[in-house]
Amino acid sequence: MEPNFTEIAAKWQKKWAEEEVYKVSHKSDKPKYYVLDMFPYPSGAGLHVGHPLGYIASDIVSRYKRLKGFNVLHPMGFDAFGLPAEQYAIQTGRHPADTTRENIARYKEQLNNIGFCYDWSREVITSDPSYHKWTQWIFLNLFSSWFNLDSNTAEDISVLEEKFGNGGSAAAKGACSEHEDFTASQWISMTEKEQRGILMKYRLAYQDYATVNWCEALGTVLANDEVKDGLSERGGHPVEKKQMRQWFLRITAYAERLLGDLENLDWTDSMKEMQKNWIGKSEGASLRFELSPSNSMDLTPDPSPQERGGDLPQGFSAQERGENSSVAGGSSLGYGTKFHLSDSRAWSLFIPRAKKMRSEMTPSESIVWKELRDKKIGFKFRRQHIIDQFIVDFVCLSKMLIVEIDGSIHDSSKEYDEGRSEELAKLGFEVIRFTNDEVNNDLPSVISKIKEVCSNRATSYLDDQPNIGIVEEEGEEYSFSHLNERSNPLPPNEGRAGMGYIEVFTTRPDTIFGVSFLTLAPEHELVEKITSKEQKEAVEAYVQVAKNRSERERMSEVKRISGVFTGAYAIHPFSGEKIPVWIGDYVLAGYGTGAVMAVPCGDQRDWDFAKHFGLPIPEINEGVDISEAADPTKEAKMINSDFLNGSTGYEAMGKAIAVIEEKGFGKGKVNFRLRDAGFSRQRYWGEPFPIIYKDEVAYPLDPSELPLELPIMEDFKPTGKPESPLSKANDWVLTPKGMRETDTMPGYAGSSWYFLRYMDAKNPDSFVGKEAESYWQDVDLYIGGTEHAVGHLLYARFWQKFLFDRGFVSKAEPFKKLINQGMILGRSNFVYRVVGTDKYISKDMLDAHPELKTNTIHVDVNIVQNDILNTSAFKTWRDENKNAEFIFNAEGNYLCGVEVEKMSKSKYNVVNPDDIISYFGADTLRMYEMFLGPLEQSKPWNTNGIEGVHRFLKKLWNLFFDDQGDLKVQDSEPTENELRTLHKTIKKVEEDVERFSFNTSVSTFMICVNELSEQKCKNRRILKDLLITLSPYAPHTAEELWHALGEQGFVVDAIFPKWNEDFIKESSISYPIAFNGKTRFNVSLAADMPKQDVEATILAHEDTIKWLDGASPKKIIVVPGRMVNIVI
RNA sequence: GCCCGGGUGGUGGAACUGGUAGACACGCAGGACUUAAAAUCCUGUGACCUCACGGUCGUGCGGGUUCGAUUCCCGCCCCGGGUACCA
Repeated sequence: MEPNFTEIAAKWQKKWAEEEVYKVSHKSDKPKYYVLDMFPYPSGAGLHVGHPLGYIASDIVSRYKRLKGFNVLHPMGFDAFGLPAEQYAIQTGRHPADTTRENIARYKEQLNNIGFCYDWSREVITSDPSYHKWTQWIFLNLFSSWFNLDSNTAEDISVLEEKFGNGGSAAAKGACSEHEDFTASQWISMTEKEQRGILMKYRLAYQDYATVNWCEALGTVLANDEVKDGLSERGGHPVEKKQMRQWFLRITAYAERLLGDLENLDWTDSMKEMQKNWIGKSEGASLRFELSPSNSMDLTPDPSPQERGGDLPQGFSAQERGENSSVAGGSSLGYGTKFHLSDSRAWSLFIPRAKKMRSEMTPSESIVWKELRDKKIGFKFRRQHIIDQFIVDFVCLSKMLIVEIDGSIHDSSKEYDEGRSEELAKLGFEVIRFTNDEVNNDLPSVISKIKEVCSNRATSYLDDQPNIGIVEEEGEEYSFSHLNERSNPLPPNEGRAGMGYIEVFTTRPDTIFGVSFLTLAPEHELVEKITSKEQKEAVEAYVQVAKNRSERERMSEVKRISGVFTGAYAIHPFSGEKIPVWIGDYVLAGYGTGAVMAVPCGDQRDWDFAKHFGLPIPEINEGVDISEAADPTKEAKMINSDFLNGSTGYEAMGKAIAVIEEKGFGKGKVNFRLRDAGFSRQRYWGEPFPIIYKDEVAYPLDPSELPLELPIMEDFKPTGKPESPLSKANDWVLTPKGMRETDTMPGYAGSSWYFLRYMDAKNPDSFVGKEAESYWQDVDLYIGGTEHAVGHLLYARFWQKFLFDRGFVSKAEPFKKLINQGMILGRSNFVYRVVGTDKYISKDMLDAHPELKTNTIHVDVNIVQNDILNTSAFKTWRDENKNAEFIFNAEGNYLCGVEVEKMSKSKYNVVNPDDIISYFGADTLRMYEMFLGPLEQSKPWNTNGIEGVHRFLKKLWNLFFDDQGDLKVQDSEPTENELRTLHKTIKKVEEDVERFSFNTSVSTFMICVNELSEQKCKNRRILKDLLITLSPYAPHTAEELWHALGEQGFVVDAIFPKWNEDFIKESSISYPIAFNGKTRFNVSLAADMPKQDVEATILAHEDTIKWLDGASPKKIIVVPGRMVNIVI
């Protein structure tokens, strides 16, 4: 009788869920084992057959470890914030919260169909406020932390503030952005704003201007890996570089630890290698080359910000262009403008609103305004004026008096009004309020009251301001984002080069005497200053070309050597010789100092450059031929190198650095390729930053104010400007305390710590409870794709280390062992339509008639079996096929073409796990995915072999039930053969799971069932142990048969059987007998026969005598239990 | 270019520390059962030579180490992944 595997699976999945079989707790005496999958991003397309591969493997390990007595944490959740969800939502015209919820429901259903043992009570959804609350909380901690380079750990920022107060900037060595030095007394006399400006340069979550990839079409900034060849990965839109104020995470502070700790991780070498390369540590020295005094240098200082800002958008006042730090007298506001009583962010945001309100005044407002306008009562009033974060109804600036008509702005509550008055009072304003009724019923007394208060107020805000200007802001379109954007980017090397010298970084300080020129990046800030009059034109032209060449052009262009002489010379620190300074675009502005000392004999790029421009190539290595190419050897003895002569490069390295440092020409230095991680996205669908700006200073929210939820917006489309969609949500952005940050966090924010949340997913008081964290600690096995090698896996390690430093977690590394599952590729099928007809020709017939012109068309793989097309299904598949005719092959079949491609809808090669499950059942899918090949290997999905696995499960079933469907299992003593089969299976499966070789254990099960079938095994004890062993792979079938045997409880709670060597031992072994390494025949001998006896027996064997053919053996090699080799 | 993987029948793959290459499965061929088909079961299935017994060759290519190499070493070719003027 045929079992219904689909029904069986559904039955037990329901039961498991009802009985919460997979729910686990940290309150356990058992040892823990944490198995983690990289949680999916729930896209609209649902799961295809490639997705569950890793999940099945981790599920097998989880179930196996549980049988082995571990308390196994195996959770699942969803990475739900990010651009794809936002894009999908925009496309479908729906809200990302809705589409995300639906996609998650669909994913969950699909995952549950496969029968995973997830503890769903620990489900984590990164977009859920109860989760992102803690993502924001971690951000706040990053914000309020700095990295102490002396202790090599993160510490609270207050520690740094104290150090500054005691000893100025010299008192603390912290990982920071560049800034001027200051003393303790300077620190103390700084304003809060200035202090916070300095602190920002130390925070682990900090703001800075940076070049970002701005994509006009997507209306967002993209990560480097979202940009391919100068185009966006999604949609292929052009991407341009822009300078924007962005949030960053100071991952570079951890570069050394991220690199060093890789060593002890059980990850594949390739994975570690990728991270190593990404971190890109290089050791060497930074060196100063003084500029030759003969250079015609213009040493005037940098243009001031105002001058630089000359091309800011029209409509910006001078104040907004960079002078807003000057403090206006008499006001605690400190905005320093005549009537701009808010910071420029608020101002620009409010202006359109205020204007709108001016044109739409309420009747009572209009009445009052008529009486107040044009100094009618002797004082200048302004209407709907912006003060700090508020738009007030009427204000007299000279008296700092505000008049508000309640209920006229919006339906504000009493508390709101009071809060507002309070905030304004702090700024020195008095607020008087009138109700609509007062205005309507007794206008004269309202006006006289205003007049009276005005006269009595002594405060005169504008007394100190001689240039009172009455200017109405009309026709000005302010955009808040422009303030975030730096229109005239500073050179990337700002501050790195001094006035009279060029600083270079080199990994080969030993080759210092081989320097024959310096090369600067075209963007290097000194270029302009050092260029001679004669070279000016050429240099400017070159710089212009280099600037205009986009990343894309640089990539696609065949490498060519280009550069130009600046006309300037530097002085070689040792020889004192004049060295020409060139610029060339092979030098990158963003790495090192943006300048290199060129050693053409040792560096191929320098060599090429020197050859191309006829620059000297001094020899510094004895006996090394550099006529054709550079030779980077460190082995040769050095010549022409002064004090380094006679040393090898290896020896010279240390010597050179020592002397360089001694003479003060530079110092030993380590450089990393790793950059700080950009943490700002101009998107809607991400975690909002818990940050409020006041006077352009970023202040963190109090943790008690978390979660800061996204405002519900109808229109979250990109603004088309480099500003976040959130900037459109005025009511959300404006708070009594200040204005919210409108950027959101990137996709990797939530995924950088989700593995911690699973430990204690529902904890409302902490991101993870101490008790739960100290029990689960870290991930024992992490399974996921290699695509996250340098993104997620690096960020997660960084966050873990930070949380470790701050004492929130107990391990410095999150993932002990990492396994990368290979990608499942699609296997596309093709049909061939003869051009101009409805005839489709079989692949093999086409091969025989290559002269036929055909169109190759993708055909749905679900109507193809073993590459044979189901022709009737093909006719109904698509309307245009209904008249299809076929040219069959000799067997009368239509054979399709095959190609391996990525799985995608458009190629009709997507196989849905649901379809497989409804036809074969979940266990067949699970076992087949494992049977396909080694987990780590990428391979095409091919449903062709699935029958074999399905057949196996039916054979297993038949061991338990006869043809009538009656249980035939008996309680008898197991035979020796049965025991041997069982125990060698247990042994092999155990070994296989431990080394993650799942494909081989599937074949082991097949061999086992084949043997037991042959042995006609009906033995209860044998079959029961087999079920336990099999249950990680085929949990539904195992559970059903487990209960059929009358066992209690669930099979997951059984104990994995122990194998016994005695049962496995064979009494006799078939020895292969080889002559000169070639096997000729086999002889069966007792397994425990000693070596000498084996030798004697074999030598006496008649076949041996025959093969020796009279010759005498030179040597006989006997490997007991293995083989015999006779050398003639 | 550099750094990692990998190359085994018609196909997916197995061979774990150097010890019978091709387990297991698909496919294919033949057979049994059936009116027939499906399902199921049995047999065969690396290539070549041979009626057969048996033999020769064979793990990308060329060398080497070894009694013995898919496995270790050297050189080369091809495929996949990562990364790229990183000084």
